[in-house]
Amino acid sequence: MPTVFPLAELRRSSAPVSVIDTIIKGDCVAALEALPDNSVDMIFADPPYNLQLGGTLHRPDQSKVDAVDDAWDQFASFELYDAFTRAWLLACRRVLKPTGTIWVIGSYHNIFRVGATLQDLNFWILNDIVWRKTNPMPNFKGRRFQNAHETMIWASPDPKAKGYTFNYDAMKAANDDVQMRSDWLFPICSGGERLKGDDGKKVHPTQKPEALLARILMSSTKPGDVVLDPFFGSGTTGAVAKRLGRHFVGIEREQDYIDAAAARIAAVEPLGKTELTVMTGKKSEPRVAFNVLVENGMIKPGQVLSDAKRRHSAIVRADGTLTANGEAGSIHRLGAKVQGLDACNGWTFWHFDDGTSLRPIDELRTVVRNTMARLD
Amino acid sequence: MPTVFPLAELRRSSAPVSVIDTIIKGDCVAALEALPDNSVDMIFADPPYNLQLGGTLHRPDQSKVDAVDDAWDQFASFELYDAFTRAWLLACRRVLKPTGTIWVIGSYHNIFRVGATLQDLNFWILNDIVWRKTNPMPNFKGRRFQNAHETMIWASPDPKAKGYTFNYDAMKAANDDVQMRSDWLFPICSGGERLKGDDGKKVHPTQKPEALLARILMSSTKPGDVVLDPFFGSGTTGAVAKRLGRHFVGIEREQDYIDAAAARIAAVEPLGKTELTVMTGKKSEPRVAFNVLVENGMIKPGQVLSDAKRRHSAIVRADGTLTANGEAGSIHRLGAKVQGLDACNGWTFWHFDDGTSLRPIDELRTVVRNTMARLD
DNA sequence: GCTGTGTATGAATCTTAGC
DNA sequence: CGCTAAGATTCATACACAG
Repeated sequence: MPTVFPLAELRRSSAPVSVIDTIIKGDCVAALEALPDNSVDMIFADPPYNLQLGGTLHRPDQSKVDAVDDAWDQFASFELYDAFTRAWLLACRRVLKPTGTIWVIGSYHNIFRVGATLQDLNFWILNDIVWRKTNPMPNFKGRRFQNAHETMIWASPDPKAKGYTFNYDAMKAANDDVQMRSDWLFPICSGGERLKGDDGKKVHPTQKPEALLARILMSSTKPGDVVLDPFFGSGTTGAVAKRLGRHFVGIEREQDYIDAAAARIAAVEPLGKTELTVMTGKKSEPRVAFNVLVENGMIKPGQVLSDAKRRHSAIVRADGTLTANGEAGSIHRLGAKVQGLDACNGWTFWHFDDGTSLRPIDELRTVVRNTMARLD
Repeated sequence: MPTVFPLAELRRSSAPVSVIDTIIKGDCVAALEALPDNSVDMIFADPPYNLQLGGTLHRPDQSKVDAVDDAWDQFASFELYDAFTRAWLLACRRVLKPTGTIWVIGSYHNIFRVGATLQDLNFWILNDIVWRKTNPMPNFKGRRFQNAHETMIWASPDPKAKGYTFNYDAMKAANDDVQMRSDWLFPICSGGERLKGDDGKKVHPTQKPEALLARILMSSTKPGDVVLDPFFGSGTTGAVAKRLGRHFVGIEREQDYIDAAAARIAAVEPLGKTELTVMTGKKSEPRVAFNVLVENGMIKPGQVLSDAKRRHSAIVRADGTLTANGEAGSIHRLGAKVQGLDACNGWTFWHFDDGTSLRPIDELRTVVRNTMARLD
């Protein structure tokens, strides 16, 4: 079980107290200020996102969405949020080694402010990384695009900083021998990995998946490095660090989160040296929408598609839908409609004329898939 | 060939000069200030990225990478870049209709500053969209992740702004009948689409793919809308707008870009009305009161309605309301009440017995709508 | 044990017309 | 402007339970 340090005790201590592999209980900035200069190799920070939610949101079945409405996520203004961001980033920079790097995760609600503040404080952005979620929550009201990703910024503490850790070859090897890209695909944290209380409810509203942290740690730290998480929450950073043979320092205010994290980390079994392979993200058969063929010019708006025996035909519209006999819909919906069926696989039903013969549009999808094969 | 307006001439003009489907030559902010208030439906902006490149970058074979080192991309400091960003965003907001939206594209070099400035100016972010590149440039030095995406911010001019255009149903139908996500996959602009000069060199260093602009315009504008691009460059926005039956206004300083864009747009053939029609959902259909079904005799007073599984039932009254268990109300209110919910769509909840099976009353509404449509 | 069905849920800035 | 009422709206997973 990792030690928990009340911040007051850490301050009182005259001798240097090792905080390695412990959770410091207290305010993030105050705790950071109690740590020595240049003492950590990497920082992963998952700060409050400052979501500005209106009323309650219901799913189409009228069930209520359990929103993030915790007090710690509320800020009265952007100015206050920016001041908070400046304060913890400055405190982070002091404890970070010159060869270290910092990761910050956020959404469009806060990440632009975080990124601008990082630049204002003379951090040097190395990459912005997109976490694409395989299973994001839908947009229930249909008024926006489905918010299907979060953004991480990876930065070094100074534009002139040299010698930061980036395990390029490990990343490349883990990615079918091509360079690891800036867009990563992972499921959200759910199922058995998601910490639940005795009441069966989630312990923390924004627990991050271990696979995400594993890729971060494998890419930008070495075994034995010290990883600091100033917003420790349910302790994902600590659990993954321990499993991967890294040390951690967590900072957290709420006792409930600390208790859950400490128990969680205690149960982690570190991997042996030979097992320290990089976790790979989710691979899946690329799903190609018909619209991709239109957008790429393989099928043109106005073009006529027909079934294999030319009994039915339809016209392609610019939005990637088809129209025929005054009806319209996706390739599947309209294929079903013209046949009077409930369902239809539009990919095999609809054909295009290549000048010589009718060919199923599925052939074009295969072409697209082959060019996208590595991209999930 | 689209008309080109020297800004000086536009200002001299005492009569209102229509700038629709023209390229205004001049400084971005000055040109915007010459346009009327609330006059454009959508803005797409591809501002300078403020890339801070060090020396010359070489590929592993020692060939030189043709970097973006144009004078227009250079800013002495973040402060200057922010001031520039504020100026053009403020000018954009004035010409944008309250129901309009703005798209801005950038990379990690500038997008955080743009996003924070948008928020500071009280724009309301609707989504951040990730353009995942199928064929990004590799990271030649192997010191970072491959920078494989750019970020777009989609925002409305005010948090309270309502009525912006989002063609949700068209996006969903185009995407195999599931919601369009915030991560989009497109190739970079290359091959025949890439404008080349007589010397065979690319005309513009950051020409965007037409497919990207097509999805943007299809998602957030209607045919006939006016789309403004304050950094017109090689005119991708104008070319796609013309093809998709939208109007454009371009602003550009450099004569070489204007010449290339004007010729390019002149060659574009607009699509016809059929191809430009997009999928719409129930939201856009005329409202039909339930009472109309009763008045038309499709539903009779005293008739029993029930839900799909016959768990709840209600009796139709002559005034078009329902009653059950001593309670009464509209089809929606009573549907909610019998289920103990806050809200309910009575059209899909309540069913009538056609002698064979239970059918939703929504089917009768469709019949009424089709009848109404024939009377237009 | 296996398969199919029904239900629950996740960092969410999530309606609009009409009076 | 504020209020009320109409009525539109979900994808991927995990899990419990039935057959």
